[in-house]
Amino acid sequence: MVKKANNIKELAEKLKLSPTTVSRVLNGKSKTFRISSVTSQKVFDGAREYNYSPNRIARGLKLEKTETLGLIIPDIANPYFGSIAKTIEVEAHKRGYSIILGDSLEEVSTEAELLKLLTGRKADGIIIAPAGKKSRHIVEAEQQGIPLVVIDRFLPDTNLPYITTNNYAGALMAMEHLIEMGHRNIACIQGINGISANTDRVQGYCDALRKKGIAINDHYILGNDFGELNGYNQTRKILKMHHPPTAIFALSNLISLGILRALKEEGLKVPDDMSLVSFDEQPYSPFLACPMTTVEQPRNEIGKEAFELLLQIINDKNQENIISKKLMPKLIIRDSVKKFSISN
Amino acid sequence: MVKKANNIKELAEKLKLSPTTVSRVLNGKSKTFRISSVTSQKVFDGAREYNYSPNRIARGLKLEKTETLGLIIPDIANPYFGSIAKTIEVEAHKRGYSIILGDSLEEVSTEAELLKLLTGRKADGIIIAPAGKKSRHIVEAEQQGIPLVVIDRFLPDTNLPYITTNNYAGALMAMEHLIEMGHRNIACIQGINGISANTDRVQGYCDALRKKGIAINDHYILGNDFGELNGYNQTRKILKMHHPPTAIFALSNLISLGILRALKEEGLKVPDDMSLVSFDEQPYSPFLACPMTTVEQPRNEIGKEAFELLLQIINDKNQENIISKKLMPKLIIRDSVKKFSISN
DNA sequence: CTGTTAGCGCCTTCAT
DNA sequence: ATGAAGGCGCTAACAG
Repeated sequence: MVKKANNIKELAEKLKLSPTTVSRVLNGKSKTFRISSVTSQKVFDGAREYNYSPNRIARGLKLEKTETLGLIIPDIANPYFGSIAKTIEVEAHKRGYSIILGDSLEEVSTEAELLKLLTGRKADGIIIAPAGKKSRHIVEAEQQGIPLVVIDRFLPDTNLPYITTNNYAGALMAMEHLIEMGHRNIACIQGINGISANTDRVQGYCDALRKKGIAINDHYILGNDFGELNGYNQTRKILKMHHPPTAIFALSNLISLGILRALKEEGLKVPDDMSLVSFDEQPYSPFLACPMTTVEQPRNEIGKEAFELLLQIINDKNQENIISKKLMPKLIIRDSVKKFSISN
Repeated sequence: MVKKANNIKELAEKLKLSPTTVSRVLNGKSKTFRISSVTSQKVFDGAREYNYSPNRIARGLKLEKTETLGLIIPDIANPYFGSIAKTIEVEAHKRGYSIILGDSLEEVSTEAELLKLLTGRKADGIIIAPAGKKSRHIVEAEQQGIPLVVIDRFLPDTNLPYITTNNYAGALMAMEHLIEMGHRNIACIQGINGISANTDRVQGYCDALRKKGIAINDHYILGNDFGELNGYNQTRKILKMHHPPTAIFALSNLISLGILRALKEEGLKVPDDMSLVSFDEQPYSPFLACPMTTVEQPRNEIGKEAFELLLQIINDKNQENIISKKLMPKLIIRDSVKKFSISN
């Protein structure tokens, strides 16, 4: 059995030093306290020899900071959120922080639980992609004093700092492309009605049409969920319309998966029978039956900026230059939009 | 400003009770200590009124358990791991555990760091999908006494408990399908050579051929990484062969993405120009240019079983019925395998 | 340059 | 039926 020191006191005894000295050396304060290099070395060697690593729970209790960050995500299995989580974890790890991950299952109640849990666990800060429109529990958490950054969407009627995609601009790009290609009757299958990411995209959808003098058909804006099933159901509805659109603008990757399923069931092809542009670029987008034109959100950037922003809130006393951001997405044009030479 | 009790002592004072009593009530021990229901109610109401939630760091220090589990994953952005992580988080949350997530970036060194970090953070247990073949750091962690379960692959030469897919059976199914469809020249693009998930799949590949009396061509087994680039590079190599195979068996979802890219660059179609079966079912598998035949791993089951197993190790004193499992995958047949009526 | 002491918030033993 | 005191492992204030 390897020799083992379970705590700083044990190690100090074996080394015939005080816990204080050991603590100082291990925390890189040898210089500050002018600890002799002999002693320092002894501590380092001892720590290795006795396989000692400080108890970060005790440390957290004493220091009142845990170097732990909470991350609350509506669905970690969705690769969009998975990539963001990855970036955040990697950045955090570089800076000595650990991530406590919570999956809210797109439920506000679970989200609230998670928030409370993280408070109890004394996370130094929280990054959250809110599940719904309700923001009270989030605002309350922040008012309890825990640094907090919102991602993916922002919460209107609050001052919570956020990092999101510029969803309005993304929708505008997508729609302008569709219109340029000659489409006039374009449906929009949306996500949860009322959350900013959705509202902004729908706004972009409407404004793009307006700019080109195309009337907005209310029946063409449908759906209420970012999931696959919603994409499927709404597409079935669309296909039964008297005047079906020539194109669909899908407001999430999951929605477009549902669209593809419905289309396939009916033996319909993209783009010949239906054109399609979708939010959220995915690794498989180029390899679909019809390579898909997508709006790519800057996932890495979102993760990085959110982490940096959170760190700034945690560390800076003057909270004046806390600055929320909407990051620009990118339109990736492939083959899923059919070209009409004449207006239809 | 809302009234607030920051710790149990403050709350006890406001309630004119001792911290002991408050603690007992809040931990559901009213019965055991025969605390009057009046007092109990006062504590519950007070906790809510003063928005008190116990400091779990202090609790962890005292109790020497944190109700925290570590989860180390090679790439959380990969939806295969994302789903597993989701299941584990959700199950853990139900049972009062939180998950500290670490992404090892497929690097053994990062993995070792993460392991040490989790030990320092006094996680009650760890679930790990190892990044490589090296297992010493993992075994060491376990020998320090931290309960540990390995997923996705197992580590030979160790007794570490594991939950994995039955990779051998999965490969066998895939190959039998290919062979039944008339293929004789089948390449296998593998992942990291030497880790069990890969070895078992290659073994299945070989055994299936052997059973049917088909000679194994060593040149047909190529590659050394589960990533997209490996799939791409090996496919390019395959296409330049004098006697190229008629089918490729891809040992991961990322590898098949690379295969699709290489094929597409050459203007080759699945399955007419090349048949394909891939490990790892994905939501988009049905919607690819050619709907893909895949081996689906039981991701939810892996997550659930791994969590339950870990819990058992944490709680049970007698570690005798700790039982590792290889869970059966499922072959999902679609259109990516061309039928040959005669042997080729 | 090094050590002693006190206390972070909690739970548990012992006391009443 | 309730409380007082001690200690989990650590670090910072105070000594020297």
